[in-house]
Amino acid sequence: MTSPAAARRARQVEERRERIVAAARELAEEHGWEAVTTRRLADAIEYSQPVLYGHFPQGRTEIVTAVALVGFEELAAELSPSALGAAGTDAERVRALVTAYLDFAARNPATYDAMFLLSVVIPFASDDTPAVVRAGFDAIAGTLSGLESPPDDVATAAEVLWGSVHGLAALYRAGRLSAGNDDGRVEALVRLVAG
Amino acid sequence: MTSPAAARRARQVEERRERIVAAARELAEEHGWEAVTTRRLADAIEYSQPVLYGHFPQGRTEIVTAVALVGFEELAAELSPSALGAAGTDAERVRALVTAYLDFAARNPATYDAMFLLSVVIPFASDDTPAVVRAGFDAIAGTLSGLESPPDDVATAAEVLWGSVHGLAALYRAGRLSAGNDDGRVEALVRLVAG
DNA sequence: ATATGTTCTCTAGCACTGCTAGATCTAGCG
DNA sequence: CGCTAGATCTAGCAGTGCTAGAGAACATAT
Repeated sequence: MTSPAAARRARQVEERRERIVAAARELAEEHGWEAVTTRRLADAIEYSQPVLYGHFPQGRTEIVTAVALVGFEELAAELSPSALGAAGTDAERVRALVTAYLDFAARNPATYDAMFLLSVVIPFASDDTPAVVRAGFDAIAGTLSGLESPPDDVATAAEVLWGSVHGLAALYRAGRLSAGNDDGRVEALVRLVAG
Repeated sequence: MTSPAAARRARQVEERRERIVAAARELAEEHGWEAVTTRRLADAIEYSQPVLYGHFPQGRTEIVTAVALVGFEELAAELSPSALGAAGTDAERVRALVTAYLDFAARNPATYDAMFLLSVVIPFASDDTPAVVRAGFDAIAGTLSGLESPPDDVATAAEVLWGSVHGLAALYRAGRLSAGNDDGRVEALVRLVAG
């Protein structure tokens, strides 16, 4: 049933889908999400607007969600034990985790917004939570459970820690933290968790 | 120079300004910020759209900012020592602060969004930070400095605690925390700060 | 190689958005 | 009462997300 022509075609469709997502992300990181319009996206991939809806029937919000999912994939990778290096004292491990998280948010501000501000569509903490999203949470929980003196309730502690770093990232992004004290805040948070 | 007619007029203008802000807030809490359009606001106050721009030359974003400022005023009031009751153990005081904060966010989701997500216009942690905004931060810092065993660096600790509660509020709002464990998270956070 | 029918793609347009220029009306002053 | 200054409205612009229907291109079967 899958003729060679159909296979090639499917490959082209998939490639075009990724070009849409990449264009959306680039446009967002460059000029903010309000600059990501269907017309500009169509221009970027050199097709007309309706083509976008062939790939993303739910339209713009679905494209934002796709960018968010890519972001979760990258974040989970950067928080994985292999990326962080699982050695050192408890404080060092927590510091590595927190720093990696905040770095990601600072390096990909628009993508981070898509992940946490814009796409409320993605189900969390439920059975059909995408695997990549769960992986990010698992990385945090994994770091906590691997500590020499782990918290009693790892799941709850992981949610609180996630909230804390997300809060710092969000306030930082909004310019609502005093400048030049980034390390001080990280250190204070690390000491709270692994102090 | 200020004739009685002009004084009455000024009062009417101020009253209409407040009606705009109230309508925006109500509309946002009821149907979300995307439902807050200049046409609907004009309808609500029974004037035409251009009237809005007489009050808020910068347009819609300035109206959102006005709602945010009202929100900061209310939040500061609810976090003040007189509202919290400054007695009890360290854990009790921190718990009261955290709970009051999260309650406010849960009760006024759209207003909270205006304060932290939408209006990046408000300058923070700078000399021209509005007094009401600073008051919220001061309430957090005040609670921390009033503890029996206060943190070394109150300002930094207050920023971290603000980030933590904001993060929990944001993740909760986005439906990204496991359901039914609100108290557990609060307790875990309280123990981190005053444990 | 050609006709066929499906599948894809584009043009054009709708209803909506924030915002503004210019006409119109109203209200206060002399 | 007449006039002027100010407030207010009507109408419209450029842009948004999204979609129906016309048109082109393509793989398939003869």
